[in-house]
Amino acid sequence: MGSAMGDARVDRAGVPELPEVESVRRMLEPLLVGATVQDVVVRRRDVICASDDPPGGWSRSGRDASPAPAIEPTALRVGQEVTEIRRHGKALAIVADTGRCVVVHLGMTGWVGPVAVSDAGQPPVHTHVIWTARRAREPRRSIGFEDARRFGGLWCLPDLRALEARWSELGPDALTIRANALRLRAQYKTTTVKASLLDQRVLAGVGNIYADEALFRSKIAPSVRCCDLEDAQWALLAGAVRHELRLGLKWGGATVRSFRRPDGTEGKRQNALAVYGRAGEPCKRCKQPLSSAMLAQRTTVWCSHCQH
DNA sequence: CGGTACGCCTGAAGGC
DNA sequence: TGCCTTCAGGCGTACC
Repeated sequence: MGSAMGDARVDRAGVPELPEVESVRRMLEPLLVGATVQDVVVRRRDVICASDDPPGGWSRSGRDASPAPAIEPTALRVGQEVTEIRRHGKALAIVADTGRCVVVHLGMTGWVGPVAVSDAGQPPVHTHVIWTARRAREPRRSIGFEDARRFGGLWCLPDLRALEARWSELGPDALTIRANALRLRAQYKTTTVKASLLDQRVLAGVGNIYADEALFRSKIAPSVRCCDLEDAQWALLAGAVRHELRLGLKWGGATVRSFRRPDGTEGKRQNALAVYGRAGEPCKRCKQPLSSAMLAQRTTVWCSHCQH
C-alpha cells in the first residue's frame, strides 16, 4: 500500500507543535536535500497563500476565490535543487539553490512526507501539493503536503532575505530558548503567562499541549501575569519549555491520540503527559484532581495545588 | 495595549 | 448500528 516504507512515521492526527515539525524536518532532510525537482502538482490551489500575508498568517480573504497568488505557486520550480530544510518555531522552509523557498505551516492536521499512493494510483484525498524530486543515483520520490483541515498552508518566497524578514517577526525558537531571552520579551506584559507562551511573537514553537506541560513542570499557574513572575521563575520556565520540547522530540514528536510507530504500535508519549487532557484526574505530583478552565481561548489544565 | 468572540475546517468521539 | 452534536486546535479579523 504505502510508499512510505522505512520512514519514521510521525503523528498525523495529533497537533503539530515544535517537536512534530522538527521530526518532519529531520525526516525530509535525507529525502530532499540534494534532490532536483522534477515535477510539481498543485491539487488544491487555495492552500498556497500570497507571500505578503503576515507571518504565520492566513489571509483567508485571499485564499478561496483569488485567481492567483502574488507569486506563482511553483516557487520550487522544476530543475531547482533543494539545498536545505530550515525550521523556526512551527514553520518549515524548503530552500532551493536559487534562494527561492517554500514556507510550510502544518496548522492542526498538516503533514509533509512521502505520498502513499493507493492501488488505483491515487494520492490521499487531502494531499494538496506533490513535489517529485530525485537525487543522483536514487529513485524518484514524491513528497506531499497534506492537510485535512487546511489550517495550514504554503507561502512561496523569492529569496532567503524574504524568509529571514518573515521569521524575524517571530520570537526566538523555543527549542533553545534561554531564560533571559524569554524574560526580556515578556516580563512587563500584563497578560497571563499562558497567553504569552502561546504568542508566537514572544516565543516560537509552543502550542497548547507543551504550554500546559511546561507550566506544570515549572510549578507556575497559567493565570499568573507575566509582570508578576520572579527572575527565578523565568529561569524555571525557560528550562521547562526546553525540557518538554526535547522530551516530545525524543518520542518522535508524539503528542496525543493516534500516534503510531512504524510497526503500528501505539506511541507512549501520551502516557507521559502530566496535565494535558487529564482534567479531573489526579496530579502526578500531589494526587489532587487537576483543574481545567478556558484561558487565552484554550482549554487549560493545571494543578491548583502544585502551581502558583 | 489587551481581552474576547468568532470563523475557518474535518474527523474523532460521545450521546441517544 | 447510525445519526447528530460536540470538541479539538493555530491564527486571523473585528470589535470592545
